[in-house]
Amino acid sequence: MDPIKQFNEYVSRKGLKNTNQRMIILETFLASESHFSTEELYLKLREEYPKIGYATVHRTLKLFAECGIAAERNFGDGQTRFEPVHGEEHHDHLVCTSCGLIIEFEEPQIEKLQESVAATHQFTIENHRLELYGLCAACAAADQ
Amino acid sequence: MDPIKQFNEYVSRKGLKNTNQRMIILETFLASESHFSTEELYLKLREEYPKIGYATVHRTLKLFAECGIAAERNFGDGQTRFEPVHGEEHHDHLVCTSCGLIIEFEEPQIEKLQESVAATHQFTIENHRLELYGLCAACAAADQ
DNA sequence: CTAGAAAATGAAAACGATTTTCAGAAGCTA
DNA sequence: TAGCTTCTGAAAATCGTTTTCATTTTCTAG
Ligand SMILES: [Zn+2]
Ligand SMILES: [Zn+2]
Ligand SMILES: [Zn+2]
Ligand SMILES: [Zn+2]
Repeated sequence: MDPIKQFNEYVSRKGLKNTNQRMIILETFLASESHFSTEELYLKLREEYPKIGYATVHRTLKLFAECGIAAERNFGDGQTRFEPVHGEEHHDHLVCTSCGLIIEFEEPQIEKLQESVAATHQFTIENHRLELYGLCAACAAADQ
Repeated sequence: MDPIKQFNEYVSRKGLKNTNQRMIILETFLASESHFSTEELYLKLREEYPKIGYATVHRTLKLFAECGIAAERNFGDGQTRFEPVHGEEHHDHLVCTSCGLIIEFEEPQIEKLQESVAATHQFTIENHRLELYGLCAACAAADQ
């Protein structure tokens, strides 16, 4: 479903209100491919909309996560990041520890093996995180 | 190698000093099977050694990680946890979101697939994290 | 259209885990 | 033992995140 529609439905279902700030933040958030931290999105927004406060950006990102159009991520640098969710797809991440590049990947065989590991321990998986940290091709080459 | 020996070698190599606190913390840390947070280890130590300060526990755990006898973990509850490292073995974790139970597992096939994913993207893996969150058998049963 | 209730905003303060500071204590070398 | 270095513990600082609160905005009902 269209994320904007999904957000609007969530807002009216919960008795929340439509505001300019939320629309601006949503558009900027969706327009990007990035895995934004609150800080980064706040700084980007500030270029064009200097009146929008940090707290509003933060609360709005949390709201996006709540209504399912954003996913929270944590790549171990002490910052929570958010990325737009498109449909039901799932992916995991390669994270370059040198330049910060993030590559997304899907590997159904790994997902299956996770289920079998869980089954072995009578464990019911609700969600998981898989991140591979290391050097991207460019950084590995520069390293030589 | 014996972790105590490994620690002592690291300490002398770096020109650090042997102290009672470090030995006490090391013994308590190694004696446990748990994935301790600084806070938890501090509280446990305080029962028997009320003079040891929080900062010392924290600095000492960081030192353990630095010299390779402890691994830092983060299971998304906002606390960094430490566990003893035994040899070269590697494992990943099942984490119960209800009771906090942590189960360790090794799945060589997943590890292999990770390498193949990385290769596909010309990516060199330095380390990775894989955590499966959900309900352990007991909590799933209690849920019914 | 209002008016009034409810929710949202932005600045600043509070929070919680982690890290640093600093003065005194302890360890090590000669 | 002297003297230099590191370590310790308490307290303060830091950093990302979250909350507070006075004010503004949205929205509904009259
Ligand atoms: Zn996955
Ligand atoms: Zn992603
Ligand atoms: Zn693994
Ligand atoms: Zn473990």
